[in-house]
Formats: sequence, structure tokens, C-alpha cells
Amino acid sequence: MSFDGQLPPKTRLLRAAAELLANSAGGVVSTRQITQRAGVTAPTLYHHFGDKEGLFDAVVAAGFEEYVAGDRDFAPSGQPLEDIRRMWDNHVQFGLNQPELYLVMFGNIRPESRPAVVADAEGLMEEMLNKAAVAGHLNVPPREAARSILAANVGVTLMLITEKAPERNLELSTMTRDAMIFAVSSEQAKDNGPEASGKSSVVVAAIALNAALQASHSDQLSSSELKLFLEWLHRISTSSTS
Amino acid sequence: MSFDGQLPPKTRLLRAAAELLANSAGGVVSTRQITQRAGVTAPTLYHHFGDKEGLFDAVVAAGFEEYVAGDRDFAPSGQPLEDIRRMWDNHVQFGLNQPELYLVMFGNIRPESRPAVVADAEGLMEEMLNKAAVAGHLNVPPREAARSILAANVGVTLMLITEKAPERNLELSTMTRDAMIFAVSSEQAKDNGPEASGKSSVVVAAIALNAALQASHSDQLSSSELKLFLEWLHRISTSSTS
DNA sequence: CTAGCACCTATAGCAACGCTATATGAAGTG
DNA sequence: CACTTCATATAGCGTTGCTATAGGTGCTAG
Repeated sequence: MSFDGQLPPKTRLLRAAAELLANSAGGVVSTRQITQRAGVTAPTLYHHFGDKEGLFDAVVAAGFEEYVAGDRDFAPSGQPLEDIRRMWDNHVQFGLNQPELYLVMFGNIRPESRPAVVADAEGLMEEMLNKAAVAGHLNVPPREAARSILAANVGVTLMLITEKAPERNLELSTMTRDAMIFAVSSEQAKDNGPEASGKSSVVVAAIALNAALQASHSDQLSSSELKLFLEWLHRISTSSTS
Repeated sequence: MSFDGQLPPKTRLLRAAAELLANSAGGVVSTRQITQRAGVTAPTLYHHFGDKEGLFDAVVAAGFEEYVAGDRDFAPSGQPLEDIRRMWDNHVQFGLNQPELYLVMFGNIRPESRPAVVADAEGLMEEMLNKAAVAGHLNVPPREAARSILAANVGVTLMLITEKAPERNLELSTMTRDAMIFAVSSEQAKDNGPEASGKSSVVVAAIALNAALQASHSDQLSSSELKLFLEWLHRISTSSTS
């Protein structure tokens, strides 16, 4: 009844689902609402998307494109850690701009089942942290750093979403963001004593070398040698100093 | 059919709901399952709990008691920040031990509606951080610190829950935990220059004084004077130095 | 002892849900 | 034209959360 343009039913279903989701105010969106708005009947939905979850997965995939676009826009700054900061802010802003979509993407948690979108976002952040590691700015292996930062990022965004818009305090985000980035940064140890919480310089160097090796496809070592070498590096990188 | 002891129907409903939830593997638990297991019919449920959400709220309240009990057990150590560390670990452990219950408590997010359990958990953490502030260990007002730490704590726990149990890496938790505690701690600035990221000692002192005042009910100032004084302290405490 | 009154529970059923067995139409191919 | 293939519609199944109505139970008052 709302828009019966000449678009194919598959597209209309996607749009109807996205629009209804955006205005759902947290409530449930039914397949009957979606199909009625799209001007089709139930079997059309199941023909194209399998089931309701399949349709929402498609909506999430489209939403993720938008999310990634926000990241790629201002990616290439000189300092990788500054880009991480922007990725964090982009993440929070995306969540606050489209809370319902965000909740479907990052809030629909079920035990022992990791949504694909989380893995993708983690990959994006790890990629960026890899550059920081190559430059020797990282205190921790990029994968662990990415997981840790993303977990905090999601937690902060979820908490901000639960607050009513007028009283949202974005300082919660910036403070947590800087705390996490500082924690994985090698700069924290620059003028502390050897017993301080920062990792030693050899660990930082090992992490940087590890990231550089995995990026450069160097063939100075045979594949089996490289494998063992990387394993040692990993052991050094993850050795705890406390 | 399972247990029709002489317990009152209300208790049986609560137990049935909790047990079914714990074994639901993320799936939906229906009121018919619950009432059948409890040996009662539908109207009994709605008489005692209003609706399905009311029943789950009651289950959550019981679960929160258990959660708090874990906190209170080893609360009184000398160092408040060490207790925060334990609260964090207790939170994560609770989430991993009872993932379904945890998801109902902290994962059922809806926009602009803050679950009571989140506010309670935040209050608990703020209370503990208040002691740290009185002792001059805090770099940030206790409320903001509590919100930030809890947000990261929830984010980490949710991320760990999505991972399959055998490959859960608890270092993600400890690393994020220490990063957050370090960020709100006044110790981070101990041997940095004045332009470093740490707050100045006057801010730390202001925060400590603020917390001490609110705890001691001192009557050296009139209520109106005290109100203004606290407002100034708050302004100092939240002043950014970067 | 009984009448009345809360309180609690059961019978039966409604509207809405996700989903599907089956049938019908449209489009392309021999 | 006959035939297949893809896409959509009709109608309905089983289940969901929830409730209008009525019946039973135990208490206190007269």
C-alpha cells in the first residue's frame, strides 16, 4: 500500500524490512507487516530469502556496507592508531544513528554462535591494527587488540543506545576508547621503569616483526621455517610480563 | 510432569522458567512449555506475573541475587581497585556459567529502555569505586568510571559468550579489564610529565574530596552551600586536560 | 454452621505469528 | 505449440502470547 514502484519484489522486501525495522522502536517486526508493506504475499518472501532470518541477514549485510563505507571514507591518515580512533567513533555513531539495525547486527547474541558481521568488523579493525603493529606502535598482537577494542566498542555502544537520546554522554565513549587504545599502544611504556605495566621493547619489536612478515610474503625462509619462526614470535608477543 | 512437589505454583513457575531457560541453547522458551513443566495452566502464570516478560523479570531478579552474592563474598579487601578487578571477573564468570540467563539480563537491549539490572550493577560498581575515590586512587568521577568499566565488562562478556567454550581466551577479559582500571586509576600519571595523558593531582584530589563529602554527611556547610560546592567540584573533576 | 468474600486456578478460545503444500500465472526454449 | 522453469498467489497448519469467563478453595463474620 505504500510504494509499489516498478522495483522487483526482492528489493521491495528488503526496503520494507529495513524501513519497518528502523521504526520498530525495539518491538518485533512480523513477516506479515513486511510482505504487506512490500505489496507481496508470504511465499514470495520465503522464495527469495528462505526464512525470516535470511531476510534480516540480507538487511544486515546491506547495513554493514553502509557501516564499512563510513570506515573507508577517512581511512588513510598517517597514524594507524588515529584511524582506530575514527573507526571507534564511526562504530558508535552508526549504532546511535540506526539503533534498531545495530541491535540486529551486534545485539542479537546467542551462545556459541558468532554472527558473521562481528567477525567482519573484527577483521576490519585487525587490518588497521596490523599497520600500527608494522610501525611498531603496538604492545599486543593485532588480533587480540582488535578483539579487545571491538568488545569494548560494542559494549559502550549498547550502553549508549539504552540511554535516552537527550541525556547521552558521549564522553563515556571517548574515555573508554582512549583507554583501550592506550592499553594496546606501545607508547604507554616510554618512560616507565622495567617493572611497570608496559611490555618490554623486545615484545614490541617482535609484534612489529610478526605483522611485517605476515604482510610482506618474504621468501627468505622456507614455509616450514617461517611457520616455526612465526610460532616463536607469537609466543614472545603474547608472553605476559606481570 | 517433572516435579509437582508441594511448592506453591508461583515458585514452580519460577523454577520451571529458570530451568528451561538454562537449557534453551539460545532458542525461544514458550509460556506453554513453562506452564506444562510447572504443572499449571496459562492463567496462573498471568495471575502471578502479569505477562511473560514479568516472569522473566522475576527470574532475572533471582539471578541477580546470585550475581550479587558472588560480589559480596570477597568484597572487603584492602584495595578498592583490586575489588573492582574481582567484580569484573565475577561478572565474566557469571556470564559464562549461565549464558542464557546472562543474555536475558544484559543482552536483551532495546533502544532508550535501560533494564533495571543494568542500573543495579552499575550502582554496585559505583559504590565500590567510591571507596577508591575516597582513597585518592581515582582519576575520574566514580559514576563515569563505573559506566565505562561496566560497558566494557558487558561487551567482553558478550563477545566471550559468542565463542565456543573450548576456544574461549580469557586473556581478552583480563587485558581489557586492566586497561579500563588503569585508565580510571590515578596511578597512571605517577611519573609522566605535566603534558601527559594523566589528570593533574588537583583533579584527583577534587574527586577524592567529592566522594568523601558525599559519604560523610558532613554538616560544616549548609545544604545550599554544599550543593554549590559539589557542583564546582564536579566541574573540576570532569574537566578534560587533553 | 453458614454466608459471603477474597484469592487462586482451570476451561476454552482469540488474534497474530512463522511458515508451507499446492496451484496459477508469466517467460523463455525446443 | 508443447514444455520447462521461475515467480507469485490462495489457503491453511501448528504454535505463540494472552484472556474472558467460570469454578473451586479457604478465610472471617454473623
